[in-house]
Amino acid sequence: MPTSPKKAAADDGVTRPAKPRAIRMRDVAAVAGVDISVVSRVLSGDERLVVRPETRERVLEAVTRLNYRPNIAARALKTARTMAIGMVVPDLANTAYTEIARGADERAAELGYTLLVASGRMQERLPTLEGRIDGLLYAVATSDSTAPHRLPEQIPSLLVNRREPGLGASIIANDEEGVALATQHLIDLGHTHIGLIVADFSVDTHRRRAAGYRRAMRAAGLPDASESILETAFDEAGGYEATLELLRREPRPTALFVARGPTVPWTLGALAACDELGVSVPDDLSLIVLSDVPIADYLRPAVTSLELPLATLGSRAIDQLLRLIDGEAVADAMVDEPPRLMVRETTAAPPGRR
Amino acid sequence: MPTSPKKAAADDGVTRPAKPRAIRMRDVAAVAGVDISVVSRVLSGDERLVVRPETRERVLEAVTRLNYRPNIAARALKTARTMAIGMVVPDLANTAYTEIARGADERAAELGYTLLVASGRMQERLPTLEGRIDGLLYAVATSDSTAPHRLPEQIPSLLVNRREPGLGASIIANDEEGVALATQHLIDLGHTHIGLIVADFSVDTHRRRAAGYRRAMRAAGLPDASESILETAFDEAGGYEATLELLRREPRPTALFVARGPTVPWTLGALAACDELGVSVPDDLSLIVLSDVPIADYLRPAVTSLELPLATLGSRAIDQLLRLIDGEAVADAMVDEPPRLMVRETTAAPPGRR
DNA sequence: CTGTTAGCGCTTTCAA
DNA sequence: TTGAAAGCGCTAACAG
Repeated sequence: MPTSPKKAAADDGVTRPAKPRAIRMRDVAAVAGVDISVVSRVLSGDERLVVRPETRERVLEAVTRLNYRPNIAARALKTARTMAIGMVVPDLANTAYTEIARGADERAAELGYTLLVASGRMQERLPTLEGRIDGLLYAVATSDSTAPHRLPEQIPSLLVNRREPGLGASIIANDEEGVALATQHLIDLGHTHIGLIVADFSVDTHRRRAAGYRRAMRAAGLPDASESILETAFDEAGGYEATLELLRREPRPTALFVARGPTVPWTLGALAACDELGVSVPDDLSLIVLSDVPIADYLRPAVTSLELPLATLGSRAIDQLLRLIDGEAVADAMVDEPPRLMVRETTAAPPGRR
Repeated sequence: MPTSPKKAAADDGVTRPAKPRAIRMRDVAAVAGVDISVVSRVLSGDERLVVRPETRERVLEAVTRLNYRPNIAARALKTARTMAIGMVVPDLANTAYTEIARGADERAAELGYTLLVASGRMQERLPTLEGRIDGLLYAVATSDSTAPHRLPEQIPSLLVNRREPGLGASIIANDEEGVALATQHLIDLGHTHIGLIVADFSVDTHRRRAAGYRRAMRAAGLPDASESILETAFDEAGGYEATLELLRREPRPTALFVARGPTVPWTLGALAACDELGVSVPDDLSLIVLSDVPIADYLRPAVTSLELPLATLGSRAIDQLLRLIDGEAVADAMVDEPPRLMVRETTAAPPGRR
C-alpha cells in the first residue's frame, strides 16, 4: 500500500506542509443537506432570518465536523469589508505605542475586529496595509514622523495621541492635566525651581504638556520661565544630555519632570546624568518621569511617574475609528480617564526645606 | 447651488470620510484603451509577456493618473495568496520579540510581503489571522505560552527562538554559544563561582543556555554545580527575587549572568537586589545580562551584555517560512551570526583577585 | 501582441 | 422556510 509521497515527513524536525483542499461553504452545505445560502445566513447570525432550529442545528454541526473556516478574501471581496483595523506606529520598541496598541487590540477584538500592527513610516506602511484594513490608527508623537502631512486618502483614519489641524480627526489623552498634576505635586513639596523636558513644540502633545506646567506654576504664583522648559529635538536617547543641560542652568532646578519618551532610555539617561554630576535623587533633585511600563518600580530609588491612560486611549481610538468607518462625522476627542501620578521615591522636599 | 451634504465637513476637527467609488482595473483598461487582462499582465510584471512598449506605457500612465490600487481581496481570492505573513508574539512590551519582528518585517518587505504582527495567545490570535496570511511565525520562549501544543493546522508555520519536537520546523539563535562566551569572559576575569539565571527548563532555549554555561565551566575545570543555576518559573518581574535568592546561597557567587528576559525588568530587578544587599557592582559582583535594547548603555554603571542576533533571527525566519509556503521541506535551523558580548562596566575581577 | 472567458468563495436579493 | 442566481475585482488559460 503505497503512501502518498506528500505525507512522507514524520516529525523529525522536517516539516512539509500538507496542502489539503480547504473546506468551502458548499461542502458544509452538502453535508448539512441545505443550500449554501442557508449556511451563509446561519453563520452570519442574520437575526431576521427564519430557519428551522433543526436545520440550523445541522448546519452548525456540519461546520464543526468539517472544521470549516470562512474564506476571508472571498468575504472581503463581496462585502468590501475586511473586519481588520490597521495601526501604524513609528517604533515597536517605544512602550508608549505598544501600550496604546494593547488597548486598541483589546477593544477591537471585543467588537469582532482584528488589529494589525505595523511599524515604520506611514509612507511605506500604508501601501502594504491598504486593502487589508477598513480603517487606520496612526500614533505619531515625534515631529520627524510627522511626514504624513498628507492624510491617508481613501481610508478612514484617526490620529492617536496628537492633534493636528489638517490631519483629520484625532484622539488624545489629557496631557495638560497630567503635567499640571505632576507639577503641582512638586510645588506642594516646596519646589520653586522646576525643570521640564518635553519634545519638539511642533507637536501639539508637547505644547499641551508645557501648558499644563505653566498653568500649575502660575497658579502657585511661581515663575514659569521659559528657560526652565527644555524643548528637545533629538528623538533617540537624549535623556542624558538634556538632563545635563538643564542641571547646568542657573539657578539649578531642584526638581525635574521628564515629560517625553521613549520613556525607558530617557528615564535612565536622566538618572545617569544625575549620577554623573553627583546629584543625588531625591536629596538634591526630585524626579518625575512619564511612564507606561512598570520600569519605574524596578529602579532604586523607585521613580515617581505620571501615568497617562494609554490603553484607554487605544480603546477609545477604536471606537472613534469605527464611527468614522460607518460614515459618521467624528470630531477630535479626549479620553475622559484622568492621568494618575504614582508617587514613589524620587520626589521629596527640596534641599533647603528640610 | 446646493452642495452635497456629504462633503459638508471642512477641516474643523470633524472628519467625514468621502467614499468615492474605488478605481477598478477595468477603469484603467478603459482609460488606456486596452483590455483588462492586458492591464493585469502588465501590472503583475509577467516576464514572458509580450506587449508593445507603447501599450505598456499607456497602461502605466493610466494607473498613475487614476491612482489605481489593486483590490487585495480580489487578488487573494483568485490566487489563494495574500502576500502577508503573520507573526504572533506573546507580548509587544517584550523587546526581544519586537527586535525579532523588526528583522522579520524588513526581510518580508524586501521580498514583497507584508508582516502583520499580533500579540497575545496563539489560540486567540490565530483564528483572526487565518485567511489573512500565507504563513505564520510564532515566537514563544516562555513555557506558559507554550499552549499551542497543537500545531497551527492548514497554515505553514515556523517556531521562532525555540525548538520543540512536535511543533514543526523552527529557527533559533545560538544561545548555547552565546552563554558559553559570556561565561568564558567571567572565567577569564578570574571568577570561579558564577551564578546563572535562566527560565523554565521545559523550554529548550533555556536548556541550551544552561548547556553553554556548563560547557564553559567544565572546560575551565570549574564545578558546574546545579545550585549555581537558578531556573525561574515566574515570567514577570522576578529579577529582584531571583537575584536575592542566588546571592544568599553559599558560597555567594562573585558573578552573575541573567540569561533570561524580559530583559528590561529583569536587569533592573537584578540591580535593585544588589542595591538591597549592599552588593556593589562590579566590585562585589560582576553582572552580565541578556540584552536586546540599548538600555544596557544607559545604566550606571553601563551593563555588560550578551547580544543575540535577534533581528537576523527574524530575517532568517522569513526565509525559512517562505520555503515552507512554497511547499519545500524545511528543517530546524540555527542562525549563523554569532552572539556578541558587549563588555561594559559591570564585569571585573572578583574581590579576592585584585 | 491582445481579447475572451471562466471562475476564486462568498453574500444577498429575489423567487419559490 | 429554503433555493437560485448574480456578481464582488481579479488572474490565467486559451483563442484569436
